Amino acid sequence: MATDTSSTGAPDRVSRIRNGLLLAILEHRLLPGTKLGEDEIGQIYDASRTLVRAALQQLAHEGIVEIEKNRGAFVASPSPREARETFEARCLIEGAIVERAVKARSETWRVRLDDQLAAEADAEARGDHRAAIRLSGEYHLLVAEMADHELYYSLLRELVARTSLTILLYRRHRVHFCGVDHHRLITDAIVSGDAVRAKALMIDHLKEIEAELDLTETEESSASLADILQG
Amino acid sequence: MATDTSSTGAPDRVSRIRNGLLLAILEHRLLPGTKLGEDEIGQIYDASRTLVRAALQQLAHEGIVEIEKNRGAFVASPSPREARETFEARCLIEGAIVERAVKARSETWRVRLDDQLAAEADAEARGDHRAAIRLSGEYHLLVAEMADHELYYSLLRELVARTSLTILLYRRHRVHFCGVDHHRLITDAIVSGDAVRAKALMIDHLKEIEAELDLTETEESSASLADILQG
DNA sequence: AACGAAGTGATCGTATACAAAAATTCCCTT
DNA sequence: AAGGGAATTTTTGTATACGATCACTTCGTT
Repeated sequence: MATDTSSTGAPDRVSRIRNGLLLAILEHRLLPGTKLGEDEIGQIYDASRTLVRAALQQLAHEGIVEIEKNRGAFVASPSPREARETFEARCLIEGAIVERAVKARSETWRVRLDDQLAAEADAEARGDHRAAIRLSGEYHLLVAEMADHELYYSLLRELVARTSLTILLYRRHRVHFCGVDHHRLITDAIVSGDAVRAKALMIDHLKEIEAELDLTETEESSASLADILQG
Repeated sequence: MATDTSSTGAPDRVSRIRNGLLLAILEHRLLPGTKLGEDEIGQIYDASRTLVRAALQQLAHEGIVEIEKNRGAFVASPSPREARETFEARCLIEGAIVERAVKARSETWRVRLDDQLAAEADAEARGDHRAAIRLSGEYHLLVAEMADHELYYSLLRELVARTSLTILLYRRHRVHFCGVDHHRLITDAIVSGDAVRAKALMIDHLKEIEAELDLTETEESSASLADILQG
């Protein structure tokens, strides 16, 4: 069955819209704060607003899109606090995931991990930042797939997407290589069956990414106007 | 804040429908597998199918409702596998939550926890099972609120709801008291600042609930027909 | 009488229409 | 010329209409 409608993904039209938007956001072609007008998207995908709204509401539930009443949908801009919470949750969940992944290791998985690493290295070598960003996230999802835990997998998928937005908003230096090197080390630990090392490397990897960000509060919320005017 | 619409929830009409359905499911007035017809719900809440669909899709994303294409929405029936995954995720997340809750302990929180326990004990004493079920879940959410981690809170809210369905489907004995006693022990550990004990008690509490269930596979999925006919 | 097929009714998927709110433009006033 | 306000335009919120799919009933055939 080429047109896979099995597990979760359906080839229905709202999923097509959702996936199209998600990919654009994950590849940083749509930046945080971008307005996502219903009519505009509807014209692009040749669909009515009904379907577009369904797709946007899904993405909103995943935290990738923010919907403001009577104002419309925008690509989400995670606050520093949300960013920290996302990283904390990723450490927790990916720690558990990697332990399960180690137990599931096999030759088949080793090959899939190697292929993934090769694709990542290739994208970085070619300087294709957009592909590199996406593939970096996909590595984490591949490990989650190994863990054979659908709930963890779907949770991580949301967290990875939010991480992508977070990095774009708060990174200190211009480019950020999520590090194929790190991924390779983690892979080695997994395939060699060293669970505690794999877990430690994974968490360090995540904490390092977070450390490269500037997550100081900016007090963008209310009352700032008064402060500014009186300052 | 009795009718809590603060953080994310808006007092809009789709939220009213969603919350109404959710409450009915959490109190086991709507049982797993129940058909949730769009027109039927629309008449009850005096709303058009547009709004009902939005509410149902939200609940579907939370795993409380299952939507089958061209067949409609039903109260979810978590599989044994989904049930196990839910409990594993709860152990992981509530372990982290309770550690954070211990750090946040204060006189104010002690009072809120006490009130919650009193309400639970009262419901059990009155034999009001429906309220008891709901309040038992609310205790866990109160601890999550202490943890001051919006992401963990929203994740746990979904997990608690699915747990409610799971218990209904798979419990061995007729009634299941989620145990005010357990909750009281956990509360004591939290307010006394004993993080490791609180965490251990919380995880034991969850594992004990899971142990009271019969989560053996029933092979309800595909290919069973062939097996039955050939058997 | 049992099985199967066509027809009928109910329910869902999607588009569109209309109302309400927000954003923008334009004009008037100072 | 700058600021404010009303009219206009755009966009979202919600209801409804219509076609498609599924479930059920009924009728005919073996």
